[in-house]
Amino acid sequence: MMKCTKCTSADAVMRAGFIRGRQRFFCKSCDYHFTDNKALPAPERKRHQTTISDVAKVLGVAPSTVSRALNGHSDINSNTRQAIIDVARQLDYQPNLLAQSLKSSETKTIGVVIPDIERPFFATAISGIQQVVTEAGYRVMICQSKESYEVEVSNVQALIASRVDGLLICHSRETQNFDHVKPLACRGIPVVHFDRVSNEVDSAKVILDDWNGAFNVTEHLIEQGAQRIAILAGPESLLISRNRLAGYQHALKRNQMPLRPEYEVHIEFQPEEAVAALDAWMALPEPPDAIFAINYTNAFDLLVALKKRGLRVPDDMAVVGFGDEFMASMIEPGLTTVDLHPYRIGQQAARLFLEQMRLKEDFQPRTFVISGDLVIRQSSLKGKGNYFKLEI
Amino acid sequence: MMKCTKCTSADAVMRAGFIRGRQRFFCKSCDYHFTDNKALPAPERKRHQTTISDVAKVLGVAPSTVSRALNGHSDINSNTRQAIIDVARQLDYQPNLLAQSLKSSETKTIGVVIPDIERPFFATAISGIQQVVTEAGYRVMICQSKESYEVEVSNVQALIASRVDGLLICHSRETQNFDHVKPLACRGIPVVHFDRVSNEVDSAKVILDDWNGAFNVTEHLIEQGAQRIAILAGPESLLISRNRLAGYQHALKRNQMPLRPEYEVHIEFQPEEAVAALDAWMALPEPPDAIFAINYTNAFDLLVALKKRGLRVPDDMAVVGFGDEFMASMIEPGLTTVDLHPYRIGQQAARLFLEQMRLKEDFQPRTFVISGDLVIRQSSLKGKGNYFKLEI
DNA sequence: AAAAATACCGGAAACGTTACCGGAAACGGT
DNA sequence: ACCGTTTCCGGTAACGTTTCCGGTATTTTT
Repeated sequence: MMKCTKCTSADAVMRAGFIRGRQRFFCKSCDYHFTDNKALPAPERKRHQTTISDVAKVLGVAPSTVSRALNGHSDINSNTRQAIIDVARQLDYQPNLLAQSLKSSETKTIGVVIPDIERPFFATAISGIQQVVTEAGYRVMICQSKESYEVEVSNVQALIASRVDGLLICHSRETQNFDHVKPLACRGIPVVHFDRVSNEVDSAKVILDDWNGAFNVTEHLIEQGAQRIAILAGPESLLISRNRLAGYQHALKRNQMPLRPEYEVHIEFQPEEAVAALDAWMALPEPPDAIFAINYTNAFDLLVALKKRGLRVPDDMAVVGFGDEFMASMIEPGLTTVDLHPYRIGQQAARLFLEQMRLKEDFQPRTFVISGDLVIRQSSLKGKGNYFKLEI
Repeated sequence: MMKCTKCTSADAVMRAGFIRGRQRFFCKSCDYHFTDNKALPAPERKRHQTTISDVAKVLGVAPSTVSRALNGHSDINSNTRQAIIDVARQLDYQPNLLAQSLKSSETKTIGVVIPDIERPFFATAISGIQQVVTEAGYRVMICQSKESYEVEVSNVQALIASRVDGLLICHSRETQNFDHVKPLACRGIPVVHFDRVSNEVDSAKVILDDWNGAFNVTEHLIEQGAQRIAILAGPESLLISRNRLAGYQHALKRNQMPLRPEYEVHIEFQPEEAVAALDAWMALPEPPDAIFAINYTNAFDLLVALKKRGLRVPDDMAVVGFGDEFMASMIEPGLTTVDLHPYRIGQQAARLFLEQMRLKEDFQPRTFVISGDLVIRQSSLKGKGNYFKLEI
């Protein structure tokens, strides 16, 4: 029969059912349950990363002493400290950030949510963010919403669950409801909005000066002699779209030019829509002689479509875009745009996060405005004979 | 005088120095040290996130029971489970991933190291990675080496310190030494190389078929009637550079065309270098009539430079690139390239990681080859009168 | 020489979670 | 009734770290 693990006698032992697949016993004399520990599968030596106690054991000191030594605490003898540091290096000790984070409830990680990393604007913004926060010792976790509200919400939740120290977010095009970011602010987790912001949330923001950029680029077209300027605007739900439209309108008004509703077209940024808009404009009794596309890809779409139709850019039709991607300078003719400085936007957003971490409750949420710079290329220089000439 | 915290009498109490700014006392009768705890600064109610014990307390059960209920363990009554789930939802309980990770030593996070996120190839590859791993419940931590070996090493170390479950890496251009990734493999942390790989490390790899791509694109030029094909190669240290050169050479040989050393130029991908190479070629007694640029940006540089010099593309000089970025289709003339499918590369790398997680030691490192697809556009279609005509 | 101050170290608790295992009650079969 | 079985829950230890605080030895002051 089975021997009791305590009294080692087998007299009072009886079976007591099965538990988790193993036979269970009960010793009446000891009043003690135990299980058949015969085939304990394996000690399963899992790979061990050097810990603070390993270092402590080598030197015969307490783990807390090692911790003090490594963190430059004062309550430690300099000889002891040096010895500990030496052993730690020798054993290739690497502090376990998880344990540290659990203790300090700081992960030294920030979350970034953007619509799409493949868009140069966001890729560059992320570079700016990373440059600033890595200097401050933060790591970056990046999520893409792919312009979906649902994905954005789950992204934010995943980041919260990962206990990020802060959140930098540019909302998806769909996002109208901002309840998913409010809990963050309540819990004291810094939130910084950039590019596409929400006024519903009381957070720090970095926006680009859409109004001014649109105003400037429109005035530039007017200076170039454009008489009838159309605008290829984005979805009316998007704040940036409304702002750019307003800047455009103001430039027209300031120059005593009429606002023509037929020249204002809202699209979802799809190439086919841009082409359709162009066709509609060209069918007008008075077609425009310049187009302001608030999205740079649509500007390219227009250039291609215009060439196909045999129209000369910029003499028959000037085109300007918004957002100075690398491409704008490479195409032919070069596209006049507004450089939005995405890198600076990212940097500034990151700096606002760091500032908020430093000041905590004393931080006053504020909005940073990054102004774009007009970059003039051939696509808007009317009447200068630039078309297909290549004096860049 | 001060009263002893234990015997509450003040008779045998004497001062015993200062410790951490506070007066310290010693009770002789109790043989006990204690400090002046008068002005304990504040209870400092730190923001509390609902924990498993909070839920347990509400229902009067043990934390372990809550854990079992929430993790769908079997040893739990279905009524209890439901009650716990309800309370957890009510209290907005979110498991602390840090604690879970510390316990399980799995972070459900992978690290990705790339040279530069602003390069469309890598941005797209990251999208592919993310698509696959998020489905499997992994988060992604992204680092940029900016083509610096030192930065790459510190990136890898930071990711190890964050205890990522795996590492997907594309080495920097500088990287010749791979000791920083070897410890990972030893520790059983899955490593997957992609694009730029190292044969020194025994890891899974995803590479693109540079040789074949270069071969195909060169044969295409030959088919178009090109007689003297030059190649703008990259640094000789880069494996991809050598492979593409080899593919190019093989295509020439197979077509009984001579290999001319003066047609092979290695550059560091800088625009000025590309222009200089072009000038050198044009100064030759027999200038080339086609150029294969193994880097797509250099292909654009060449197009611009060629136009400035009044040379017609493709009739005077055909140009092909490598890597089918969005831009290649937008410029004029469209650039013939090889689509490298960066999204697929990312996906495949991620899948290899997941497979390695699943199989553990049984996983056999293997190399996946993604073949590129030739995308023919105007820049290589010699003698078809395509130049500046726009039937796309 | 006694009292006070300093310097330095160890032990224990805590962060939030889960795995293991034992206890107790309820249930079932002879 | 008795033994065996099943069900379900609680306690404890552990993951690796840091922080608090008490203890001891040493040095300085009165």
